[in-house]
Amino acid sequence: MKSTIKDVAKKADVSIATVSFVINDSKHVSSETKSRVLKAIKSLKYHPSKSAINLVSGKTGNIGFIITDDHFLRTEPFYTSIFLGTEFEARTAGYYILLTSINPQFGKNDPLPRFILNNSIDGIIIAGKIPTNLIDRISPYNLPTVFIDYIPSQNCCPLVLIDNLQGGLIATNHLIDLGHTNIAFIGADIEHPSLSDRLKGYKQALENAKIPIKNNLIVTDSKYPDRVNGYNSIKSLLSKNKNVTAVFACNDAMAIGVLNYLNDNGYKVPKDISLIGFDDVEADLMLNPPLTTIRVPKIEMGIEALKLLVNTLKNKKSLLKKILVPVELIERESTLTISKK
Amino acid sequence: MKSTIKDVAKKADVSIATVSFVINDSKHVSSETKSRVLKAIKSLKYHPSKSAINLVSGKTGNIGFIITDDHFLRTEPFYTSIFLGTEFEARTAGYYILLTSINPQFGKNDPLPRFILNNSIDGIIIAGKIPTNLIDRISPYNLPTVFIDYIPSQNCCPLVLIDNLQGGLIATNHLIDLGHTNIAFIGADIEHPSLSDRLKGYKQALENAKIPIKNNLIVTDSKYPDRVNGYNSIKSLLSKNKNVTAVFACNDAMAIGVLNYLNDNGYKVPKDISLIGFDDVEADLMLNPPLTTIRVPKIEMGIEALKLLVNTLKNKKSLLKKILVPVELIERESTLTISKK
DNA sequence: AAATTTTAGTTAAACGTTTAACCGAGTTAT
DNA sequence: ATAACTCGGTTAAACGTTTAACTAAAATTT
Repeated sequence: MKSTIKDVAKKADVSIATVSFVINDSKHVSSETKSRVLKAIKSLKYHPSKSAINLVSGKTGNIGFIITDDHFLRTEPFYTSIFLGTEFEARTAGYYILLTSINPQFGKNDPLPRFILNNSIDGIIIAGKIPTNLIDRISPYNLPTVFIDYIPSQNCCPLVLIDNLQGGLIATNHLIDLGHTNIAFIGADIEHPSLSDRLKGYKQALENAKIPIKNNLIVTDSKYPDRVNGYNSIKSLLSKNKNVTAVFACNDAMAIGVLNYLNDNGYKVPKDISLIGFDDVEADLMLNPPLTTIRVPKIEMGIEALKLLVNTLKNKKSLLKKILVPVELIERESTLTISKK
Repeated sequence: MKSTIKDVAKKADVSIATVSFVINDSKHVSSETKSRVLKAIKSLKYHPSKSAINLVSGKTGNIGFIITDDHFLRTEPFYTSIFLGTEFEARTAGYYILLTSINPQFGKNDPLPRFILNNSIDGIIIAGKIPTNLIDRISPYNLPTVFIDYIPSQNCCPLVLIDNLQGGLIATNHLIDLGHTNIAFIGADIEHPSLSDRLKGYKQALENAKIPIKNNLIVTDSKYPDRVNGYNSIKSLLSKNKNVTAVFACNDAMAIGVLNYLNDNGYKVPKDISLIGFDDVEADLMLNPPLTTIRVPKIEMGIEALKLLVNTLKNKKSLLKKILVPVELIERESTLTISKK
């Protein structure tokens, strides 16, 4: 039999209100009474009923997490880590995360996530790119929302983003510091703000170092930044341009493709060509050589997003904030001082 | 302002009880009244408050999902798919899934998942291997529990497992059907029931085909079934045994390692050696050649587990059931009829 | 036609909290 | 000595449902 606040009150010989005050520290209670209540709580193994609290408070204590199927099921557990970050922080903040995945082709008539329809959440976290029409249909519900790793066109809500520009700078500077000047950029979909910012960082670093930006060192014509496109991009680049000594791939997936091509075609990494990626996915460690990259703090992104959301939930005022999470150079074995030929 | 059952009752000019009966279909209501209530519900956009229902029913409507960090963050989204399966089914069953990950080295003094301590769940799903002492500490709470892809030593609960034996049979039969007789088995940790069942299937298929089982064609001395160990296992096997024409790897990770070794060392797959894996992970498609494998229906496993749990939740009697989910041969390009040398 | 059963609905208690309003006893200020 | 606070607590209403117990009218049985 589960014990209730009544049992505790009876055992401690006080009213249930007093017990509530002790639990929530919401009104002064004499230390003597307090300790009696605390003892009763312990001995009865009392835990307040969430349902009752929710009912009276009008809150649910839940936060909805929305993500597209394909993002969540990506081979690299990028968004999985972000989700786990929100869950970690939710633990300390006393919330539960309700996750739902949606089809990336969310249709006009597809039902909204049920936790929205059923009033089962107090706020929403949206991770990664999400269909515009879904956002439009959610907004009438007036639920505080935070976006992670995506800038919706509506520009309505607090954002948690990767500092991609800074990452591009750091990566390129690292190669420059190693003495490289013929540095290629292997990218994709330039419409994607994350990727274009990384390219911006690349260009800015070259400018700062007074190294001319050559367009024939930049490949961005793939649609998706994946392994296959990395492989093909470096292939076409090297066919036209033999004197590349370093490559900055816009993410690790492309970097792995680049590495495969280089390994397959007699280039030694890092002796002949230095290679740096972006993201720091687990697979990097299993490569030969292990990949130097820019680490994106995924767990931390989830944590920050949840903190942001809980703040607006508590303060009732949704400060339209934008958090750029810092990235970090992870130096492994795929980059090296330029060798004299 | 959210509308409540009272608003609906007023609008439809009935008592709140009648509204409740209509919603839950729990008592006969005249069709005329019913339609009036339904209309009121629609026009007011009424949705029942979960908290209130939970409070009065004593249930939470939530199901806890427990998994170790490392399983959940595995590169291949195996458990992520399973989780998503439970979430899909939870949608139709009207439950929410509360996920928590735990450290695989769960210590004696580590706190239990908070949804257990706070009575926030009605039942538990546990996916993958989980520390024994955690199971022991959960059981006093008497929460209906279902295990997925793991057989706890306590043998206490319904199970949803992969039909590994059948899979081993199918895989091996496929190679036999292609004319192979020198079929290697690349495995690992024979303590793990899944892997040993796959080996059992392998042996049984050979027996059925009257092909002698040769121990020098079986490698199971690695601890973990990963790429590196796949690479090394096939290496040592081929150094002693030149006439292998087909390989059954106990999972796709090992198969990828095997494929890497074969590609690196002048063996053509499938011309020289046929290769089949197990699991059907996404990476298989990106391999060269794409890997023939045994598909494990991950989403379905999640669905089955949730159905099982909901059943025991409703019937109150925990039928100690074991569900073996069927596997399926996925023929791609890494297996071929044996070529005459 | 009276007695009984069925139908369609209502009333009110209960679930376990929070919290506004209240109260009596000390304490302090006048 | 009295009025006005403060302190430490209690009482009771409210949150939004479900459901057992009840009732009035209609239908059925005797």
